[in-house]
Amino acid sequence: MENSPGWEQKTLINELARGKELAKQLQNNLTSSSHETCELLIHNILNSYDKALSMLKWNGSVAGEPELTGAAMGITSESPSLCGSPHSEDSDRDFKDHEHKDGSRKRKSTPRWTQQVQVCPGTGLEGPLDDGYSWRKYGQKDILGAKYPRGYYRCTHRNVQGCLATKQVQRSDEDPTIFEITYRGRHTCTPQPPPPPPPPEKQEQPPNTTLDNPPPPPPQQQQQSLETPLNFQTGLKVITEDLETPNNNQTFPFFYFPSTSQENCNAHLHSPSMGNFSDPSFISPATSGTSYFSLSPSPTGTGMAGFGRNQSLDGSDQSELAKIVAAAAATSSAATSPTAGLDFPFGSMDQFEPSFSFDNNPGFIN
DNA sequence: CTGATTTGACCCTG
DNA sequence: CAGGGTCAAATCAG
Repeated sequence: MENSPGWEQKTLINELARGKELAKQLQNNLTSSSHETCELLIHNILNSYDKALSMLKWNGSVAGEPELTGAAMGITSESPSLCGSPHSEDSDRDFKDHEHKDGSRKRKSTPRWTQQVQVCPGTGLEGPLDDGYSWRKYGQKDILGAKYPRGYYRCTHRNVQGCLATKQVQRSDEDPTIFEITYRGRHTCTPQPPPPPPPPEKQEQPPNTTLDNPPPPPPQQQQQSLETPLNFQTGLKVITEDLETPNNNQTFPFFYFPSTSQENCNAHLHSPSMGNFSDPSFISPATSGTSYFSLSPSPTGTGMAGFGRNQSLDGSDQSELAKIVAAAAATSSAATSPTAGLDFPFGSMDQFEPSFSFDNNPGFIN
């Protein structure tokens, strides 16, 4: 994609200015206006920043992911192996080799972001293992130096929709309760369980408003899947590492998590970071990945209520935990899970601290 | 029966 | 060359 600096800068300034303006309004509204209004404003603010960051990102890391962009825009044209031709998979390796060269096996250029989640044994929540997308495990491997094997998952819709999203789940050997989830690729598919319709219950905000403007949405404009009403209040930390875009450094101001977490779980994050990232796109990853950004404070349902209970998974129950995690991790496939379509492995996001940090630009994925 | 998981081999990247 | 990532046949589960 081309970007004309001049034009972009202008727009960029515009967006930032707009954000500022909106923030002011919000400030005023905080004391006087309704909750809804405030949320709306927040939404818009986020949008503005989002756009601005996108632009910055484009400027800063354009070179990095050619293929990503393409994919982001239309999965279809590229990725021969994914789209529709399942057979390409089982054919000879020779063929695959070619394909691989073209992209599917590139490791290096795929942007990725890592999330570290700590599951609280006591509270029983397993992290971000489930994000509303369906993951299918396609491999597991022992990693040198790591105590626990790493699980490899990819989007269930890979063949059907050509969704290239994949994720790796690795348990920290230092702290078994911590899982490091690395996402790669962005979902180009639609999350299956369409977020539960408007909660019958009363939510403080008009459902449509919120959902309609996905604030954090995709880095690229496509993929409205973000509207997933999942809410996050999690405090997962997301580390995005884009090994190839060493130049932007920003922090996302716009992710503010209202959490009121007071519990004991924190997601930890260490960032190896390369020190750069910038971009809203991370959101998508996050979203797709496990961190839910949403304004709504309460889950659709309480589906997760069931999780946070009292299951004591403590040291001894690690295997149990592992199972749960694994299941959750991979599964959302259980779209039909108990949680009514939205499985949220998190017992309650409240238990996470609202800390989120992003590094690097995940770019977008393929 | 269908779809997901497991697992060992293969291939690629560093 | 070693280690990591992916494939795909076999197996398991719903």
